Amino acid sequence: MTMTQDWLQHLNSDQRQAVTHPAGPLLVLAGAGSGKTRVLTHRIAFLIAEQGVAPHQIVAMTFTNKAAQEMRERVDQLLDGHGQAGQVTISTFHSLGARILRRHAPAAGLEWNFSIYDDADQRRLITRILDEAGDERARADVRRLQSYIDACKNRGWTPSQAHENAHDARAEADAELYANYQRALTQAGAVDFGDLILGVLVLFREHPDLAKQYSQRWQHVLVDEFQDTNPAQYELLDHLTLAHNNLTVVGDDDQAIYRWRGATVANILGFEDANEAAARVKLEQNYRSTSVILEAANDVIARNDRRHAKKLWTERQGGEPIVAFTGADDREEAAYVAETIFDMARQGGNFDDVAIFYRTNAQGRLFEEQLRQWGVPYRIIGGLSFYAREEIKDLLAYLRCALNPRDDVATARVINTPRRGIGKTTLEKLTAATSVPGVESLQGALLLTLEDRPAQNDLFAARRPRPSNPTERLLIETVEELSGVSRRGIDEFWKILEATRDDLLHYEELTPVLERLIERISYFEHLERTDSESAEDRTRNVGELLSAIEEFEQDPNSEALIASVQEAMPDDLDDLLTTAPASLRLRAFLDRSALVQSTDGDNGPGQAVTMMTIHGSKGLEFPTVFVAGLEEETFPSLRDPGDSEELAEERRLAYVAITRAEDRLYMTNARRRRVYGQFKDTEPSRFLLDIDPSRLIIDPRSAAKELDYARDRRKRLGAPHGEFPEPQMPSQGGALYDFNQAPSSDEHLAQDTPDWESNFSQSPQEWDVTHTPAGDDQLIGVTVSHSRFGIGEVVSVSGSGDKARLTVDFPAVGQQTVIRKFLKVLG
DNA sequence: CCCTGGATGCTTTTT
DNA sequence: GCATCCAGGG
Repeated sequence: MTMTQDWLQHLNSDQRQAVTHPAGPLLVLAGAGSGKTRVLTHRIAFLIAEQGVAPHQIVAMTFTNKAAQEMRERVDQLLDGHGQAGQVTISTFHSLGARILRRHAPAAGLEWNFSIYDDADQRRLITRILDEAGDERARADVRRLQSYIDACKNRGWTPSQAHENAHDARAEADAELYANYQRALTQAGAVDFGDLILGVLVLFREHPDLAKQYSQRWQHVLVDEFQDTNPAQYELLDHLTLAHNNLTVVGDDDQAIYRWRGATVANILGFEDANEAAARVKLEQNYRSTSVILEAANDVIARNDRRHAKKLWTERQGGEPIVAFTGADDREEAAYVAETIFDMARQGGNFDDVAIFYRTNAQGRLFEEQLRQWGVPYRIIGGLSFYAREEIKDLLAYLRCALNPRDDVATARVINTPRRGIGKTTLEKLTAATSVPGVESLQGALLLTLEDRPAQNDLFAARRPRPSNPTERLLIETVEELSGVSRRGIDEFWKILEATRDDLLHYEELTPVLERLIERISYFEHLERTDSESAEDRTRNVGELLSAIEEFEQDPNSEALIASVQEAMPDDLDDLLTTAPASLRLRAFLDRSALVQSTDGDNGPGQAVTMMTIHGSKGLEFPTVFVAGLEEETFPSLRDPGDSEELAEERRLAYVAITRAEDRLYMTNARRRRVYGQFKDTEPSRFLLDIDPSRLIIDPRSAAKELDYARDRRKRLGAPHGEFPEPQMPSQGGALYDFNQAPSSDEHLAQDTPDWESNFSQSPQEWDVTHTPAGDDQLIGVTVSHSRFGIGEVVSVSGSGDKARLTVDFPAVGQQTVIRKFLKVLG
């Protein structure tokens, strides 16, 4: 039996057709749950094993690192024993862009060593430019300008193209700012996210030979989630397929949810027009959900027009009805979800099987609170990224500006952190001096204050201030004449930079470099001084950063990344600092931390409920799904009610949410919700009302019974929509839950909370919730720390040894019951 | 220059 | 409700 036949057995005929498509453009319209990743991974394997394509001739692009990671693993499995999977390039659009740009930095007008600015950095830079220009629209407009610049880049427009496309005064002013911004970025030796794509486009436009080389190197290009590509990414694909047009795109127009980020469904809707020879395969069999869930999803999406016609079907006929619940307010909604999950777990359910989705990150907080009350373990995906935390950004900024002296945003961030007397005025003077030729950067300006220029400064060797007029001369003098506190502060800061650069030269590993930096700037003391309450948490985060670096250095995958950074380095580069091994590692690590959203998600052992925004849920599936906040204004969240495209996208978002569910789906809303701290009455989401009532049952504990919905629905739709079924009990049954008596965190948890993390997954039936044996009394009063709850004091103990259950009073979250082995005894 | 307390404005969604 | 910004006093 050949390999092909072996694989084909696992594929349906449509999937097989897509997998074995020989060459040329191919559009795979893959409905939710129809096995698109399967098709992509099998196709890669097919090309290698059956078509004789070398692994390094294949590139597959995704949008998220998670997707890339998963694809890599699955290709790896398929090619097991052939050891070739590692040579296939599987990457996000942005990571690939970063690699290509580094590789050809000089041709792209960049230094090899460029920094990648995230959106906070981007905002700071825009603010600075507006300030310098004395532009009064400043503050209020920063965000708008930021999205304007992004929008340009998403379209593939350079500043001059933006200018050509500006048709009124304001647009021209915006384009002007874009040009200034771009100049500032270049001067800072930096690129933003948009440049990771646009920069490559410009490179390819100006050097068609390069584009051709890449398209010859990669003979087959595969793209996941094609419906979410923007025009810039589309053009990139054009360049990459110049030599062959072997482009496989997989996507689902019904799941296009990134229009706001510049994606255009036109790419997928018009793919066949743009590629006349394109073959098309439709995947319509859903392997994920019950027919009830699938039909509900269809009820919602059917109201959109301009779709590729397709009809999803499943062999899983029937299934549990969707459970709807309305809370009196948002807190009650969250309490319902938490309790329902708690009950499921009692009946033997698995936390890993459950997910909660919401429209905005802010909604997550209430669920956190309630899950905690019920002792249900959870993890949050997305939200504030690990790398977005203050303390992490500070330390990374130090490393960034040590490595790239021109990185002004990073320099400005830490020049006075911890406080060393360099205040606003001094910073302004320094910044002003950067406009003088030969100074160029903040660090260049710092040098002006130093008596004798440090020998180490190859970095600046060629640079001397070259003021060409009295104004510029004045700017230089202003800095040279700085004295007292700020001068000492600058000295101190400079010494820190030098010492860090020295460490980068002399240590092989990154960890000691960072450790010594932390020590040198007394960072932990700084944390304690600025906010002693959060200091413990932040200190732990810094610890996590250190482990992340260590892990990164030990991960065999990073070797490839580090190697690619080295490979990207020009041969004639003889700068000691930038070629040192630790510098290479640092560059690679910084790239990764800029491009990877967070370390959340795969962390933490043990079972946990997953919470995230609906956007974050794309591509995932869970046996049980809660979709929360189904209210007008919240979901759909319509900023511009007149924009029908916006509503269509919200609808697709609802479609994505519903189709994540395999077996059980809960849809919840609240009658009133706190918005900006104020209660606001709400109406049920139109998406809820779009679902045929026969697929729903209303939980009897719901604050809104059947008729409320019926009335709302009729009012909204203007016509009766068939008879509504009698209210039914949910399949879980059970007594009404009195929401006025939510479990108090001490009593309830101390006695009834089973110890999920250690016992639950193995033998949930064996919990003994009434038996609480007396335990080690010595632990009472002891201070302990927990990875999530922070520091607390032990109140009571039951059981003994590692499995003992301790009730701990955490100032941050109140009393919680935790297993001994998850606690660290502090004293 | 640094800290504080009060005013302000804000929320989609993410690489 | 919360984070960020700003003015004013130390």
